[in-house]
Amino acid sequence: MERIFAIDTPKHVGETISVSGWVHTRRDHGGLIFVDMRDHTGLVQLVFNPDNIDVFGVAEHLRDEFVVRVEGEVKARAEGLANPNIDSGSIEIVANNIEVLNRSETLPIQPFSDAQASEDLRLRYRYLDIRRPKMQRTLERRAEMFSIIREFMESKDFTEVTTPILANSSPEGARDFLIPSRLHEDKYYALPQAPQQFKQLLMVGGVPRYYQLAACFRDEDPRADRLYGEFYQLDAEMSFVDDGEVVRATFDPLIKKLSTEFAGKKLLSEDIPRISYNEAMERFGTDKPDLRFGMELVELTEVFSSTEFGVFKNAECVKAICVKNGASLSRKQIDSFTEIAKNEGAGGLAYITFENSEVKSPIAKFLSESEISELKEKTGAEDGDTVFFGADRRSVVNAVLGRLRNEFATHFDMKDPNIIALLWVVDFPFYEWSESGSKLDFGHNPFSMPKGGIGTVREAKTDEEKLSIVADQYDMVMNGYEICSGGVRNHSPETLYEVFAVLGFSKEYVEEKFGAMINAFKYGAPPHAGCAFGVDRMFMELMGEDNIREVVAFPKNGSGVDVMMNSPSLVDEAQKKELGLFS
RNA sequence: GCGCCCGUAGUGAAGUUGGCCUAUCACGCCUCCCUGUCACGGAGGAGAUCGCCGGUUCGAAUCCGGUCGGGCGCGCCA
Repeated sequence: MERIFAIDTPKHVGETISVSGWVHTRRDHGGLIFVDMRDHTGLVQLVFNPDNIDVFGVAEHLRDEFVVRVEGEVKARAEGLANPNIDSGSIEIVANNIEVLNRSETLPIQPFSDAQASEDLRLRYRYLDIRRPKMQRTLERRAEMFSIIREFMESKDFTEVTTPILANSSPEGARDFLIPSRLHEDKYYALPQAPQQFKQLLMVGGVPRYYQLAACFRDEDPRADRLYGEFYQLDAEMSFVDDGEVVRATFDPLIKKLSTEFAGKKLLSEDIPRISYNEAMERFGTDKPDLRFGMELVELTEVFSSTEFGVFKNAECVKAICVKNGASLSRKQIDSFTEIAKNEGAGGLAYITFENSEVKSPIAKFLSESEISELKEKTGAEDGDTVFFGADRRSVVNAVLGRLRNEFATHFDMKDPNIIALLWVVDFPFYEWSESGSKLDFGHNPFSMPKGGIGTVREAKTDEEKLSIVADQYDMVMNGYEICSGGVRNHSPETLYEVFAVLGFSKEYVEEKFGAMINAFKYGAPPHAGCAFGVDRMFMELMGEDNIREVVAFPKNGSGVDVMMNSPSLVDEAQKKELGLFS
């Protein structure tokens, strides 16, 4: 009979049981050996006496991480000998038989040491790293989250449908992973960046509500919050929905439940706010604001419209953030924040500190007293605070101050890990200036519905008017991380042609690039809307981690390499030949 | 592709204003001793030419150039 030993089970005292696991530590007293045995549930102490000389002899040669099965009698530990640090600490198992199921070489890393090995080595020996209780728990928790998600989705009548992994290259979006076709010369499959087109085709197919915990593949450089290559989405779509609010309201309860019941955190607010893209950019300088702290951007363009200070006077936009207790920042620290500001496109970083009723600032001499008092009032700056300015084109000011707001919050420890702040950013611009700035382009993606319908697009004559069109498109943000993106889809072929035509694309172009979907839409496509949550990233934040690789069993490293499996790897010439590839 | 940071025994760190480094410490490993430990204890031992290549210098872990590897960020990316 196999037993696990997480829980102190004094009721088994006197029984002879069999336990299996790993040798966690061994304490050899010469004439008495203790072994802490470990499995996924915890530790139990085994005792080896020399009366059973054969078993004792085996125990003498046990080493860390040997895999053993031990049979023995459960005994209550004598008074004063209990170990309160382990769950089974009031008992021990006196071994009367042992079988070494496998040996272990000396470990290349010490998974159970306080000093954690470098991430590179942990990934190289991930199977050892996973033996750590924390990793064990993470994997269990992830499974638990998936289970909650499935239960929720099914309770809302969503049907799980799996969609192809061997799919098509998509013209928009990220770089694809391509797979050469053996049967069709010069042709390729692509791994899906998301099941986007398939789920829309399911809507056309009459599936009322679809969901999938879907693998998605993108060949883009990773980040701390972005895995290389592959990740999972909770992908969902609902037919006969023409208002994004229906989708958002559907998912609010799930995310709240995961934040509170599952992750044990507190919501910043029970009601999840909806903020327009424009408002988010103006107030927080980003489309994924962290609402756990304030420090909002304050508009000061008017205040400095006729100032002596040329930098402010001539700027299209002047804004500021008030950093509480900013007076405590050293010169060196301010320099490093200036560096960050410059990386975001700022020319420099002007600031003004209010301390001991004095105004300290390199730019104070350019500002009038009334300007200073007005900015103090508008920013709410008090004694001890520092106000940091951005003065440039509006987009640059927002980017710079948005980034600084985040950096200051980190510096001053304003991101409470026990709080989850959720919001929906809505009304993304349908069109925006292309990178070169010379022409219009789609804001997010071309498949969402312009709010107000196609009439809005037709009425927009000038660039200005076109830029003010918003898409019924929305992102959910959790503590500054974008965890979901969705939209009401454009399900009408005619309308799709028109929104592309605004940018100068012909009907033929649209047909060629998005043929399958357009074609399907010609045969009675219902209105539909949906969204997709990045579950790895969401899980990371719920677990309080700041590196997404910590919550995934086998992630690639920053160079897209699996250092354990050695992928990507070379393949046989014969394999390449069969695929028509020659090196 | 670009910027910043990092690379010292198996692991984690110290040393990095050039010499006292014949490279320090902890954990781990090996041998021996030990019958109540639980981070067991005790005695002893092995293990690193300081990522790699080149340069400066009487002398380089330390300075310079290059290169490789890793991390973070930008570009990119729902």
